[in-house]
Amino acid sequence: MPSRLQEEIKQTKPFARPSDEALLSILRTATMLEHGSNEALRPYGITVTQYNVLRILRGAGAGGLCGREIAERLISRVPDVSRLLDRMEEMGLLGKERDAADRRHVTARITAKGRRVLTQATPGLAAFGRGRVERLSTRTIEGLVEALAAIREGT
Amino acid sequence: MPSRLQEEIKQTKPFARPSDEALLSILRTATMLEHGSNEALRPYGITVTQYNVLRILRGAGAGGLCGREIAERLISRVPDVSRLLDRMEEMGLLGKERDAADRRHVTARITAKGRRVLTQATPGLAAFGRGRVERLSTRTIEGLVEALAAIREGT
DNA sequence: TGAAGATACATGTTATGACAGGTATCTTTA
DNA sequence: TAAAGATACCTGTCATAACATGTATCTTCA
Repeated sequence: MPSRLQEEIKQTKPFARPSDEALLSILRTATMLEHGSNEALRPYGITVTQYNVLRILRGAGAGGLCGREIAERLISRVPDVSRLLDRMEEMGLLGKERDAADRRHVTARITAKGRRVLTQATPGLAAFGRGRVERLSTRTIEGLVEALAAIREGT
Repeated sequence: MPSRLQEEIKQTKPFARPSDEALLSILRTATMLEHGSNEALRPYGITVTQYNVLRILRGAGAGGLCGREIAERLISRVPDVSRLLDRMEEMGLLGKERDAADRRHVTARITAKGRRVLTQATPGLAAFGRGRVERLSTRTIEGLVEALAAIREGT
């Protein structure tokens, strides 16, 4: 019997191993979730990437974070974060400031508006995620989150 | 205790519900896997998206598929698939042909070169995926794949 | 049958991400 | 302390993706 993923992408050749299917499953599921998440966030004028930046900066508190640190957490390249932060600064979601102690660093901090947008957008995104995920049992969700964390920790 | 994902993105505010964490976990894991997959595929001159197109077209067989069908399976927009197929045709990975019966359709079919590249690239991608996933038990992987399929099927 | 709508694709424009190279600042060390 | 290297960021360029619009073809039905 072909797997569900095989049916979805209409292919006949089976996966050589379960781990092969797992890889494509994650990528495919993420594509769907990212599309949906971006739609869910559109009313708030931010993308999933920007939402993540806001969460990260809120978590960082008053100290803020420099571009390299944000890039690490986003799994993005520094050059792209540079311009991403530019755009978000223009939107008023964060402030940038050149660090006095080490003038190479540019510290970004979430603004009041950034917090507000984050607070407003979170329920919308959560509703989307729950609509997708919540039919699964708590036990299954926990297993999923654990498995994904283990995959990310590899290396 | 903060969850692993919270630690990774260095944020203090906990997730309101497990499903919220699940959503961000999938997105974050996929970002990592996509980066790695693209690197694994670089020696073969294709991206993950192109790899998926090749798999889809091989699965479709001699009949090929039209752009809209490919877009559906890729979860992409038709305009982008249009140009994606253009590029892949230039690379010799597939052929395009206007359908005689319905001249609106452009049917894409994988070429011998496309099959060859797919065959060559698959072990490289699989090796990357296995390195990440294979430490998990078969049981866990199955649960993961099942949970993701359930999420995708929602709606 | 022919006009209106639907379908499938192409094109133009803009935003975003990947990558290479450059500049300013800091750290290390001879 | 001055030169060499490392670090953090910026800019330019190109590929890719998103979005709106245009065009050709087909389908429907009055």
